[in-house]
Order: sequence, then structure tokens, then C-alpha cells
Amino acid sequence: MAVDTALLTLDPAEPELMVLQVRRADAGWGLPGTFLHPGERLADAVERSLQDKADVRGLRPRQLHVYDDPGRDSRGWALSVAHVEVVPIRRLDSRRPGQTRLVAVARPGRLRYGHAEIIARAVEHVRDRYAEQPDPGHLLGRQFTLGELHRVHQAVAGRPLQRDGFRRLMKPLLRPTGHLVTRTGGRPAELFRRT
Amino acid sequence: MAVDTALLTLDPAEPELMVLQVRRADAGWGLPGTFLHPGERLADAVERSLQDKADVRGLRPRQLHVYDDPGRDSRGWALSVAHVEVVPIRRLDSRRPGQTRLVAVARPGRLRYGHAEIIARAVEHVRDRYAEQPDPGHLLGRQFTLGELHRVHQAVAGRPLQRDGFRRLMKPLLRPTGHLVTRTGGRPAELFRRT
DNA sequence: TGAATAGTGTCTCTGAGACATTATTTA
DNA sequence: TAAATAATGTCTCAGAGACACTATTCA
Repeated sequence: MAVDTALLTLDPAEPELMVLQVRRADAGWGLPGTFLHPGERLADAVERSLQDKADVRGLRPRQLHVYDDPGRDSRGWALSVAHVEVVPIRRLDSRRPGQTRLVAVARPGRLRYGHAEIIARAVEHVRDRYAEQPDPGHLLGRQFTLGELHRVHQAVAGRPLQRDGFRRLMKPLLRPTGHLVTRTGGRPAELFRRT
Repeated sequence: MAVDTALLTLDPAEPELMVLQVRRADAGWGLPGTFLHPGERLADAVERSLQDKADVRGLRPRQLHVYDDPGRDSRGWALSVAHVEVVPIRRLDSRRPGQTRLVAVARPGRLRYGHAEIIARAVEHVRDRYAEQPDPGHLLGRQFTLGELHRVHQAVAGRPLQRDGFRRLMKPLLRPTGHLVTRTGGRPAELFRRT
């Protein structure tokens, strides 16, 4: 019994969803994963694998699907529970260089063990969540402007989102702080928090 | 590693979703389930457990969630992959009397191993599917009238669905057969098929 | 003819798409 | 003042809710 995790993040330079990959024992790249210890919970195994490979903690991975194809892993019969998690890129700063990489989800490379399918499912899941909630993965901090939220959601969605429609959808889901910020050289923007 | 299945059906007499329960070794009632054989696929284990306990075959169970609470099963550490399937009640005719029962999903009884939670999740899943597609679980046969479809969907949803709104939603998703039937003592109804 | 069921028409309200306009800052 | 960004206004269209009306059968 194993767990595999698609850990997604955003690189501010590249307005596109990225997935963390780790170097595997067989020299290829793949998703971080591990075998379950006896009595261990799935979420703990996910956290353990990410801590070992990317030094990230305090996650709340979500189950996606159980992959049970017997021919999936040539080393033997092993079920894998695929998970997804979203994390701001600054929390990946301490990951091991050379042993990990961030790859655009649209071009994950040739991966074994059905990992490309897991990534596709993870992206779909995250996009569905972002379509309904303002930044549920906390890619932004506690406070942000609607413009910043708009850019993050466009990057997650992988396509432009209409500006005014987006504002109308999200504004009732946010709590205004009453403060204004000028960060960009335009009219000051109102700061919001999640509710 | 185990599988458990919430097998849902409709009793024409009771316009409410029912779930199949089986008598367990400890004399209580629960969902049908089994332990996975080495190398066996999850769908095959589900089918095997339902065949043994309710004599139903040819199913396409869908994964719901993996339950991994270590204290879930007092007999030892076992993960369970919950599944859901919908089946017309006539296919349950040959199930073992005394060893099985059909219970309204709203009143599943006091179940162990978190089976009540599985049922709740299964019902939610099935209701979501029925909100978008005409009878995806094939509770009706190949041909049916919009009135029959309406009654089935109301029973699945557990609440009244507006008649004309339902028709407008479903009609473009159906293929008319061109035939009329008089089954109820009113104006003859048009027969439709799934697309 | 009346009850029961099937099928259609239409009004309103809401929400999304699309576009335009105003507001405030920096260079 | 021009460019950039933020915020708001408004027109239209599609879909859902709600209600009314017509059609056809059986008792």
C-alpha cells in the first residue's frame, strides 16, 4: 500500500500551475510517494514523504483516487492512493536541489506508474475548488487585493478569467479589511481577507 | 485492505433510496464487503463480495473514499476503500432472505466501522450524478416516459423536483423513440431512450 | 363530464458575458 | 498629462422558478 502526491504550486515568474517531482531510485522523475507503515494514516504517510523529499510540513492532503492496476508497478503488486495538495512556493524553498524539480503541469514529462494521470486528476480537482472559493490553497497570504487574487486564479485555471465577472463572484466571499494598499503604481486597491 | 460497498436501489412501493445491508459475523448489520485477494483489482473484489452476498453481477462500482482510521476496525488495522453502485431492485430478487435487508438511506440504523458515513457519502455522490444525467444508474429500463423518469429522480433526490423545469433539463439529454404509451390512465406519454 | 396524466407557453428573476466609464496613483 | 491599475455601471442573453393553459385518456 502506497501513497503518491501531486504537490502543486505557482511560480510568480511563470503564470502556470507547477507540480513537484522528485528523482527516483531508477533515475527517472516522478511524484513523491512512500509505502504505508503499519498502522499509519494516509495523511501521515503523505506528510512523511513530502517532509523527506521537499521539507514541507503542516499539509492537509486530499485523497483523489486509488490506483489498483496490477501491472502498474513492475516491482510487484502495490495499490497507491493518489493525493493532491496546494502550497505556496516559498514553502518549497528548502527542498533539495538536484533531487527535486518544478514542472508545468501541462508538460509533466514521461512519467511511469501512471503519475501523469494523477497530475491530470489533481489539476482538475484544484481547478474545481478554485472555481468556487477564493484561493482555498492559501497560495496568497492572509490579506490580498482582488487584483492579486485574480492573477492567482487565472494561473490556476490556466486561462484568462474575465475581470469584472471574477470580482462579482469573489467579492461576496471575502471580508474587507477597510485598508488600502498601493503596490503597483495605479489606483490603490482594497485589501481583503478570506472569511 | 478491504472494500465496502453501498449498493443503492429504489423500492417502487417506497419512494426513497434504499441501501443493501448484510448480516455480519458479529450478528449486526453492515455493508457488504470483503478483503482484497493478492493481485485482485478493487472492482473485482467489490463484484465478488456482492455476488457472494446478494447474487448481483455485472456492476461498475465507483470509488468513493479510502477510510484509514486505525481504530475503525477493532479486529486489527485495515484500510477500506468505500464504493457505491446503483442497481434496479429486480436484480436483487435472488438475494439471500434473512441474511440481507434493504433500509432507507435516511435511517441506516446503528452501524459499525463507519458504514453510516459511507452511506451518506454514497447518497451524495448518486444525487450529484442524477442531478446532471437522466437515470445514469439504469434504475429504469431502456425506454421510459418523462413522467417515470421524473418519479425516479424525485425518489433519488429525496425531495420534489419541479415538473416543467425537470422536463426542460432532461429532454435535450434524451432520444425520442417516436412511440407513445398509455400506462397510467391519462394522456399517452412519449417514450424516450438514453442517448 | 371530471379526474388524472402529459405536454407546452410565458412571465419574472437572477447570474454571467461583454463592454464602457470613472477613480486614483506613478512616471 | 499619459499610462497603469482599481472599481463600478449597464446592456443583453440564457437558464431556472413559478404559474397557467392545452391535450388526451379512462372511469
